[in-house]
Amino acid sequence: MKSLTHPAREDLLIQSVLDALANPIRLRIVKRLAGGEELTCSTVLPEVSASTASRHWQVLRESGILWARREGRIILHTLRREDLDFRFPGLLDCVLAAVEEEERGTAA
Amino acid sequence: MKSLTHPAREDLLIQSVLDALANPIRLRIVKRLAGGEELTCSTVLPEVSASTASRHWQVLRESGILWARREGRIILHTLRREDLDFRFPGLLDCVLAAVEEEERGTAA
DNA sequence: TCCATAGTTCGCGAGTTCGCGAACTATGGA
DNA sequence: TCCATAGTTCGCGAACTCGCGAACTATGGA
Repeated sequence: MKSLTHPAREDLLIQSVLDALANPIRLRIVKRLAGGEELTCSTVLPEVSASTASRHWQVLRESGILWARREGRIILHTLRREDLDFRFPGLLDCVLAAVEEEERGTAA
Repeated sequence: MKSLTHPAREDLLIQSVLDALANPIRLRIVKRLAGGEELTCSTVLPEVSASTASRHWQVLRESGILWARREGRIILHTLRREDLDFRFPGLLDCVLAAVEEEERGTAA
């Protein structure tokens, strides 16, 4: 079990971030984080096994989208909003806005 | 050989657009289009076969990122900048800015 | 020390993506 | 009509993604 490694702010790559966001489950995770929630690994919306969830958290963490910190026996995840805004100004906001608008549209 | 179908502006989906952008070849195509170039199918930077290129153009077209119009025996592609900006304000600009910044960094 | 909870890792199968070449279609010009 | 150019489609294999369950590690508490 490796320790939780994160890329430095200056090492974030647009390609990796886009890869990470180009998945519905991960996009929903990001949306929830953006809402201010601190999520654990087992909190994923579309019900998915622990191993699958773990992989998604890993992709998000390694692309630099979120911070993961151990707190006792759980891992808490938070958005790296400052770093994302610094490297890719506007990206997060406009992706989130699009997701929310589409959800409003689908909601009926 | 089907005719060139494009999604309507209101049918653009953030997920499809992110999927389309989450590929290095397609991202480079978008970057060139953003530079104002009108590209044909055979103009792709990292040398790739015609069939592979055709597939990439198709993904970009079907996600709504570009317009394809037949002009004699070639197909000219242009960015759907207005539609993208309308549906996902800021997305294109910040992705392009990130790509260019990374290229400047790597160029050295 | 032993147990329960929280995550990770491994191995696997199903499905997808990405590349190719070969064969095809479409268009314009000789 | 015939040819050349520009793209598309098909079939394929290699590689990757995404899901799972089983087995593992890490941590905190009884």
